[in-house]
Amino acid sequence: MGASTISVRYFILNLLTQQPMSGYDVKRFLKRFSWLIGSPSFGSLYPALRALLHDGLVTVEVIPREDKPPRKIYSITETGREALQEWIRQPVAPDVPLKTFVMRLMVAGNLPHAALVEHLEQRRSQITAHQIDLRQTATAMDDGADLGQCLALGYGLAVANAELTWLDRTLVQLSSQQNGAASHLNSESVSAR
Amino acid sequence: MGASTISVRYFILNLLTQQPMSGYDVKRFLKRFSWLIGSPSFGSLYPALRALLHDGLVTVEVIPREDKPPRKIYSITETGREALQEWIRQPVAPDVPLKTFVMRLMVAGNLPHAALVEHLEQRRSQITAHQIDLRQTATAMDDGADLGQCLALGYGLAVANAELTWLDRTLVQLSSQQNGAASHLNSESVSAR
DNA sequence: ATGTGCATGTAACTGGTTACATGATTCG
DNA sequence: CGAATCATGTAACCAGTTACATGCACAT
Repeated sequence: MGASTISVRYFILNLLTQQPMSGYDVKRFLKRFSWLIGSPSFGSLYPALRALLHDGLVTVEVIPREDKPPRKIYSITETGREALQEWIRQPVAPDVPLKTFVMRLMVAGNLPHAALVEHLEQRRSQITAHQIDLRQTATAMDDGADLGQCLALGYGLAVANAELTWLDRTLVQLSSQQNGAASHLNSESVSAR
Repeated sequence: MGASTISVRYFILNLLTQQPMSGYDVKRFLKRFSWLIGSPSFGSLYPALRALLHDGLVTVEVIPREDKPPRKIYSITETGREALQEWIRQPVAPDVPLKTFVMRLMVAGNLPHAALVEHLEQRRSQITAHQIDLRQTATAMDDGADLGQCLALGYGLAVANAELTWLDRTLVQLSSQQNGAASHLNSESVSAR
């Protein structure tokens, strides 16, 4: 039950810290990452919004439109911000899947600098361990093994390498300028390839 | 409803095509990829095994041990192999999350060469599109944006780049030697970094 | 002594998906 | 003229998690 159950609720809540938006807007935003972590369906999105409203973590502004369902713009409340803070500061299990990691990453803005660094470092050591494990199995099986096995292994290594590179780079940038906002934290990747 | 619902069942079934194993063994194997796609809990693993057994897709060999719960070694049946084939050949939605992609990758051994290539190419075009989208938002927001947003974006780009590189490399290797097993499909990644 | 790995399982819960309902507008 | 996008929602269903129960062996 837990501390790290990212039910859609907190995810939405985080989006709303940026700016007020409708359920549909939330969906649109999350679509950008659907290939990575998938995006929740309306069937879970709208009920989640209801729940947040009911708990007083968000407010709505209903904008009626003739003959169409009214747009509903949700804004986060002060209580909502507090709830989000409280949730994000919960410690995470040491070994979380990529999806969870990314999700927490998005909420990282509401996290104190030090906690963020710790989170990233935890992930780095985790990935390093898995990387070693993958490499061993990769070399130990050479030839004769199942195609699917090989593919998945190769893919896993590729992603692990990329993630480690990113973590190192980000960690460096984060320590060198732990104050001034987020100045080009992705310059390399944008131009790469 | 879902052609591509990867309930644990087929995942297990695939593992069993490699060699007979127990529920615990399955868990151990999947742990290797937990950081990527997560691994199912025993609470879903054991019931899944039951179901497979009930449907005649697997058989058990019970190995009693004194004072301990007996080990149960499951083997896939011919019916099981057929069911797996039937399942994997179902077309996938064009835009699946990384988790789904990896899962299907593992089962790719049971897929005809051409279908595999098509699957990879579909993914490639998908990622390319998302990559472009991410880059645009990345450049369009420079400075002033939320830290979490930046981090997630940078991370996404890093993974997207890695995935594309891997896809291209794999696709080439796959076409050059579409016959002889899987000769070092991951030589680069193993030594990288 | 305490915890981790081995090894199996069950029951309650819950978070989410799928499918449905409604309806205008714009694009190809 | 059909498909996709905009825009909201509900209800049935189900796949999975969490927490529990049991118990030995080995390491710290």
